[in-house]
Amino acid sequence: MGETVVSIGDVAKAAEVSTSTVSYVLSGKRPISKETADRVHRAIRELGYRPNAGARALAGGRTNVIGLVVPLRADLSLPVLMEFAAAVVTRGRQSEYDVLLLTHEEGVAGLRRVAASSLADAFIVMDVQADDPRVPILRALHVPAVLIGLPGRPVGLSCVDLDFAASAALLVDHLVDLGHRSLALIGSPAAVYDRHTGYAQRVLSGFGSAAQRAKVTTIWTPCEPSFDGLRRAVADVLSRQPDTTGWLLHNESVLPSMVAVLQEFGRSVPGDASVVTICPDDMADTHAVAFTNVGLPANDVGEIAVEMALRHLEGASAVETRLLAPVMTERDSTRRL
Amino acid sequence: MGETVVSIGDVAKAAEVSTSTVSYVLSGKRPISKETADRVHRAIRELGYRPNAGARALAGGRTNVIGLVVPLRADLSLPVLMEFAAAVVTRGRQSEYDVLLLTHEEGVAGLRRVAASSLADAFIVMDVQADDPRVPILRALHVPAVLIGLPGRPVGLSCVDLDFAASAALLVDHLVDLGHRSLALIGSPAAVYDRHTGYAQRVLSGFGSAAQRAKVTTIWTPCEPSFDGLRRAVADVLSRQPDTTGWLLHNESVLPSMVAVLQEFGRSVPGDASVVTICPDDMADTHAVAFTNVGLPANDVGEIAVEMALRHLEGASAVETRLLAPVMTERDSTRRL
DNA sequence: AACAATCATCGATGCGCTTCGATGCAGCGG
DNA sequence: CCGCTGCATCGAAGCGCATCGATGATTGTT
Repeated sequence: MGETVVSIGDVAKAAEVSTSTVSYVLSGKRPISKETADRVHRAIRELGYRPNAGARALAGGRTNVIGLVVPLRADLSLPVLMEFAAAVVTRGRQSEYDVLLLTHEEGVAGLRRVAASSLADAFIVMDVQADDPRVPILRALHVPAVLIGLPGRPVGLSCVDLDFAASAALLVDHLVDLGHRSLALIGSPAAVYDRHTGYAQRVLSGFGSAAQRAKVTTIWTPCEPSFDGLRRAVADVLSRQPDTTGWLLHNESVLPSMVAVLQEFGRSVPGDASVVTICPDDMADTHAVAFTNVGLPANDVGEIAVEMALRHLEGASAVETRLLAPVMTERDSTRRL
Repeated sequence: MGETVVSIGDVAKAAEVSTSTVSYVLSGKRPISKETADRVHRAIRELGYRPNAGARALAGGRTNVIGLVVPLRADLSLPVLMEFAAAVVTRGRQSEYDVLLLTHEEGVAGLRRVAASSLADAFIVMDVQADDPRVPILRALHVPAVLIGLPGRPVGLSCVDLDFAASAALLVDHLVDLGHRSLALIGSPAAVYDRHTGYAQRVLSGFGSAAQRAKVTTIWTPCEPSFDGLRRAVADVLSRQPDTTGWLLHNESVLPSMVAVLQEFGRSVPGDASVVTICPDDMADTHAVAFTNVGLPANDVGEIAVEMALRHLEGASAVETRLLAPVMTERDSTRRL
């Protein structure tokens, strides 16, 4: 069974029908009587037939493959990235799609290559920056594209992401509710801002405007992804705003070090300092002090991205932008002042 | 330029040759004079031609795609996984291969599906366990396969991995050299051992035999990937072997917590406790106390996996197993007793 | 100068599938 | 009982490419 490669012709022969009938049974694009359909299905099962992907793509004009473009040398948190990717693959498979893994590093050329050689029917692109050179290409290519994350301004492509501005605002409000009046934002590495990466900017502005509304004083600093980087960031904050008691940390990779570093500076959590963060829920949970956080719903975002892409593949031309509402979970890292 | 889809026929017309000539120029499988080759290349450039992947796969019998099977809900460290994947994609691209991302979860059926529909020419499979049901399938499928990690016993498939046994031994020797006589291994989550995952077992046996050779006392415990899990593991070790001074931690996800937890138990690092670990070098570096480690060369392993697969695709039938020699780097977490 | 041995190129075929137009057949109304 | 409609199915064409055998053009040989 299934030893040698079996083609649609073999199935047709076994079921005593023509190849087109087999094809129609499989695609359902024309009515086939129940009896013959059954015969065909039985033949398929007995022979272990699978349509050849290349032939199908050639004849049908679609590959059933989604190109997923991932920043591999990212400042993003790798675990988060993996969760996106996992969600995309899993959701894709549910709709008979496979996923081709592409890297940021191939850039515009990669997109061109994949599109021109019909390797994928759609793209999902992570970590798009303001004025990303790939955006115009994606628009020009006649291939649906969905962005995970928002570029600076709307660009005529569908996007999905956590609402980072609202998330930051929600966390600020929470700190304010707890009585904190002097807040600090410890952000992403400086390079992320230099590249005008959307989510970092949005956190910054959400933080700023919420704090302004609440009339509390704030300070902000980027933070390199190392223990020393965090130490410098905290030192910087405390030298410029010594009475800081509320900390919003938006930098997954130094999350594990935050409590220890504050300790070094004589601040215990949550006694002297309340810390909130934006990160996946499971990440917030696995530390000495569990962090009050807004969850980063990587799984949802990945699934939604696929669903948007599928909708485009089915002909929908309307561009959508979905910002997921933040969900905060109180844990052990925050306390009323 | 390149607006509408351009096929090999268009190139042929533009270069005033036959399609077969274009094909031969591209593949180099027959000699073509420099002049016509130049004409063809110019036409290709001017038209922006890219061979259609589906057609090429259909006619040529190879897809130029490698299937990469990744455990998405892994106990493995996600960052390490990403680094493997990145290396595979990058190295693959250097040889004109793309990468199809598949998940463990699809299991045997996924392999069957991809192979039978000719979606990939080869598989690279991560995190194979002893008696993994996919191994017999991989062997039966007429598709080259390379395993990242060693299954329990040799299985007639090419493998590549860090030599975990030697790594553990090297670290034990180092601790012993520093005068430690009472060692603990804090390992992976219990589930990993239950599944008989190769690398975990090999660390365990390398640890055990090196310690035995050195005649030092040892203790071992698994560890769940959370702060509390580590706390329990350390408590367990200290209750059963209170004089432990040398710690081998093989569990990336709790690495950031190790110093804090030992602190809780009144052990400072490296004053009262020396800690060594197996993890990527950059991970060892970004903590309060930089860890003495054996590097996990995910990048190398990924590249080698691709190269092995390529060799098989070129006809090499010899199965190889490559265990990469451990490289230790001393940092701040170890000290002479 | 005639012929064999390259060399460069062409045309035709087939890979496995989808899709379109065509065909046969049953059932229907008149 | 004839033509018509609608359903189930078939056959053929074509998707874009690789490859094989064949052909014409060169070169080398004696």
